[in-house]
Amino acid sequence: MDFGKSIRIKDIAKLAGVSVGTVDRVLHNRGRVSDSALQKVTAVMNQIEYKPNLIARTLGSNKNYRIAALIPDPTLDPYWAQTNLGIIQAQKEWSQYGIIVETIPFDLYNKESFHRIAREVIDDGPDAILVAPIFYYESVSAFELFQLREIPYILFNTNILEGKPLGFIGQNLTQSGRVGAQLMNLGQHEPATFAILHIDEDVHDSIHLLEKEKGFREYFKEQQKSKFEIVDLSLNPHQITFDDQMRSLLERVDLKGIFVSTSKGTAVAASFVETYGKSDIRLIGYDILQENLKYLKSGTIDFLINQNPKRQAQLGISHLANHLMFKRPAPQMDLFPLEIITQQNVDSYLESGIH
Amino acid sequence: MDFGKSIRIKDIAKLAGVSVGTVDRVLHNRGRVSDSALQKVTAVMNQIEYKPNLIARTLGSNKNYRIAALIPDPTLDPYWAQTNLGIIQAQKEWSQYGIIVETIPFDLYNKESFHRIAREVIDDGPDAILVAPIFYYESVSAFELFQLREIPYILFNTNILEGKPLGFIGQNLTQSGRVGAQLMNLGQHEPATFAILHIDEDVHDSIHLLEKEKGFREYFKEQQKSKFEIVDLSLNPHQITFDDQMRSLLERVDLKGIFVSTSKGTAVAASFVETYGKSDIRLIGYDILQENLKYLKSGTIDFLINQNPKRQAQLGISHLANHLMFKRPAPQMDLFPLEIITQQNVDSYLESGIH
DNA sequence: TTTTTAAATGTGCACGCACACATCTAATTT
DNA sequence: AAATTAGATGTGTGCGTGCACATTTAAAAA
Repeated sequence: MDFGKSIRIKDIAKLAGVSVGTVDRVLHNRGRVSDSALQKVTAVMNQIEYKPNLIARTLGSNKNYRIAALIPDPTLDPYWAQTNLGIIQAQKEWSQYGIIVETIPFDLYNKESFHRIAREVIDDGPDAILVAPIFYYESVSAFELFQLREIPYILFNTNILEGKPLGFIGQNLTQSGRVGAQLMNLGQHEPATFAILHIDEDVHDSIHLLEKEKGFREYFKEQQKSKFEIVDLSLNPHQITFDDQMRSLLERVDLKGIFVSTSKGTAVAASFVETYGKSDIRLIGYDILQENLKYLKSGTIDFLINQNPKRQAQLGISHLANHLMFKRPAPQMDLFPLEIITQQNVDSYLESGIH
Repeated sequence: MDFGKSIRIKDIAKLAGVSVGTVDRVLHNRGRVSDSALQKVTAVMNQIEYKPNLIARTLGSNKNYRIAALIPDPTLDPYWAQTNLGIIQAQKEWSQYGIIVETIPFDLYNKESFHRIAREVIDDGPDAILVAPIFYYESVSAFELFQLREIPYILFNTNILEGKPLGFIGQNLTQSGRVGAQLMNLGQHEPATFAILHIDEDVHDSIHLLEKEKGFREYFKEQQKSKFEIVDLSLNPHQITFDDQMRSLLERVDLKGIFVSTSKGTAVAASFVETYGKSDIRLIGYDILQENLKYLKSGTIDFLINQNPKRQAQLGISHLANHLMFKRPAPQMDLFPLEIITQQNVDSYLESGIH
């Protein structure tokens, strides 16, 4: 351990027998350095471990950076409202260092809207972008433009392998489905049916949801004695038939569990389960939203898997800010833990803001 | 939102019509300021929101601070080894800002050792202390000395209400027991016996473990139809009778679940359960230790409640460093979420280092 | 009134880095 | 040999803060 003062540029200069200017040029390789000087400096650099003082570095260059956050309209969806909270919090944290974050909302159910908004963002020319790429093709085309303009960007929530983002922040969705399955399986001794519910206005596009289903099914397939039947339903709550479909599902006597793949859908399913008094059905869904909280406390929802949208967004902004200010590389993949929330531990999550 | 440059001390000085020196004195209230000047400055301060530039602040004061971490010997216990990892990581993070962290280990099973080591630490005179106060009385007396020497300190892992620490970092242990109970209860339809196991060389002192037990019992008491019997055993694995006691416990046909209150004990219990082929017994314990991991993956352990010793320690050091360097107040109580770990989500926790 | 004294206020510097600019060196041209 | 030039190297300044020190002010003592 090397305690004491850390090495400064000045120290390197002295050791190498050159001026700080020369060391600076070598460090940032801006040329204009003779071979002999370059050798002397690199020789010193190899011997000692120079760690630039990031604090001092930032002080001087008092630049203002603008980050655009491209997310579904937070006023129309509680999940994305959480996301937006994270962005606002990050914005507060970084504002004093000249980082300006602006949320640019698009319509969650309208590809065209995403396409249009993405162009606007690009024309606005921010220094970096945080984007939730809900729509596959529209996102890929947007990425191309980002790269053309050399605007660094980070993906979160949904991963898309095309393009060259700085990184991705989110969860392993297949594994997420497996966690749901395991929780469903626990202590179920009799043959039963489990339902996978996709409740969404526009399901067909959501690779998102299908990955969760895949994991869920995988888990049960791996169990030797698979005494369970698994059915899946994609329902649109705005269709007239929705209520009937839900009712007929809940009337099945063999139904012992429901796994809902969206956070919003979880509350919807819970309300039906409660209405029909089917409290013995194990209900597993997503996220600590206000609506879900109610049903979790009443015992209707047994487990929530927390996707932590707030922290995802907050971390996304942080990574970008670090990239812009300190040239610190963002982690290429930041997979969040698959947090299991129950009636008994939910408060501990709500109280501890940061974690 | 106020974009653009943030306000500097210089700006306040100009607005108040005084010099930066006067503003500085007001901000840090070191006196030597006339009433009129003080009023002018505070008037400005109330109107605008001044956020000192922490970056610049750190640059100037290039002090070296020493933090002592007073914890059980990490080489003798995997749980405390995790703690130590957190300390080492924090030490790395902060080293370049002149924070030096030193781990001072004491013997987990020897009060006298704690007493002695605590005196040594005090005589050494660190700038702050992070302490895991395992032993009640010895800790209280140590706190008095800390306060006498005006050394700020933070508690973690175990809370002790005496003394005036900057804060406490840990978990709500009663609630932790309740989480264990809920997980035990889930899907158990037939009458059964659940055992609470305290496996430790030196149980009698551990308020720690008893709180968990309290929460566990509480939960079942609240359930209306309590068809379960709950027994508790305090066992010392170094006693000759230990094996027999474990065997006779596991031979009970009505035993359907075991809740182990220590991280080390969890692995011990798991080995017995596996040896006697009682894989249908639900086993719930603590912490993602290497040993436990094995049994979690094999399915012997059903749930682990994660106390996150690594992050607790890391955060403790961070709080102290922030206190020393930036005069940022540490949160008085930082309660960690009660993370539920299963076979299916454990990897997601291991992979995401930070969270 | 002049001198002393303490309180009040202002000024200047260091912190480590980045960047602009000034100076120096040596090779090339006139 | 003198002048030009481009490449190499060194110097200086600002960033915002905290703190030491210098200076001013006004009240008290001579």
